[in-house]
Amino acid sequence: MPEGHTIHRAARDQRPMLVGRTIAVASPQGRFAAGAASLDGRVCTAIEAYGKHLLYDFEGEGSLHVHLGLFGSFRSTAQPAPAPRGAVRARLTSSTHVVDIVGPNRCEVLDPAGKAALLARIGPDVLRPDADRTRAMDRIRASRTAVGLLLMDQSVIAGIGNIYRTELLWRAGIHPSSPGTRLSPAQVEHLWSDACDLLARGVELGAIVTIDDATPGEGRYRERVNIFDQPACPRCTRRIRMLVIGGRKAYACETCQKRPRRVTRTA
DNA sequence: GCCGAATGCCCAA
DNA sequence: TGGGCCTTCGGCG
Repeated sequence: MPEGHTIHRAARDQRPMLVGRTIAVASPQGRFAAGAASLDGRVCTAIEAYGKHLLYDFEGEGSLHVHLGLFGSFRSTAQPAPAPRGAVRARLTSSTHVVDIVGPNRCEVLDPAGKAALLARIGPDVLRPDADRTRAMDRIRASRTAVGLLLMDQSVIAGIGNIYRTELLWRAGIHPSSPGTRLSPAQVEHLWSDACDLLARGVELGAIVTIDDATPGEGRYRERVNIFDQPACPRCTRRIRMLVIGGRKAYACETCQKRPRRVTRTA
């Protein structure tokens, strides 16, 4: 399931399969029929990830915008491709490869204005080298909202999801309900740079790995985390507490991550 | 075989 | 703040 690293990995994997080629676009499931027809037979000119959004540009006007949501996924294979399995919203076919977009939350064609509007509401992306880190850090430090909420707010900082949020705060020794205003410049800078490191590693490994001594399993990496949905803190061995922040499950070690004295809004 | 949960986000009230 | 949407998978019977 996708956080920002999944989308950037998909962009990297799919570029050599699709960019610079004529793409047949179809909607096996049928729910993207009109959009598919408008893109079918055109040349894909670029694939770019912004936070959790993936944008495919096509010659002429129009971009394909995909957001996977909670359960969506990409399946890419070399030709010859198998018949679509399950609910394939869109299938992109080049002379050599096939990319299926399965169960996305969003799959739509945007005109240039729509694309600009989308990009305008996505905050600095920790996986993009051109990201304005100062803007993200300033917004966090200026807000009295719980940092556990701010890290999930894609207009503040883009790419982080529920697992990375939990793990970043544990690694930094910061309680999720600490207000942004309570954090030091050094703490916020550390959160940004650790996010960059962890998500970049996630792109490389194709999995969320937030423990330090990660070793590959057989072939593919498996997800490896410290406290997300874990019983005990690997640092102090105490029980991990489950919290609900913004309607989502979050986790914290309340020994290693001191709860702020004044209670913060976490709803 | 059914039910619930899941790494996301939008909208209405 | 709660419900809706998208799909798959594991646990339970």
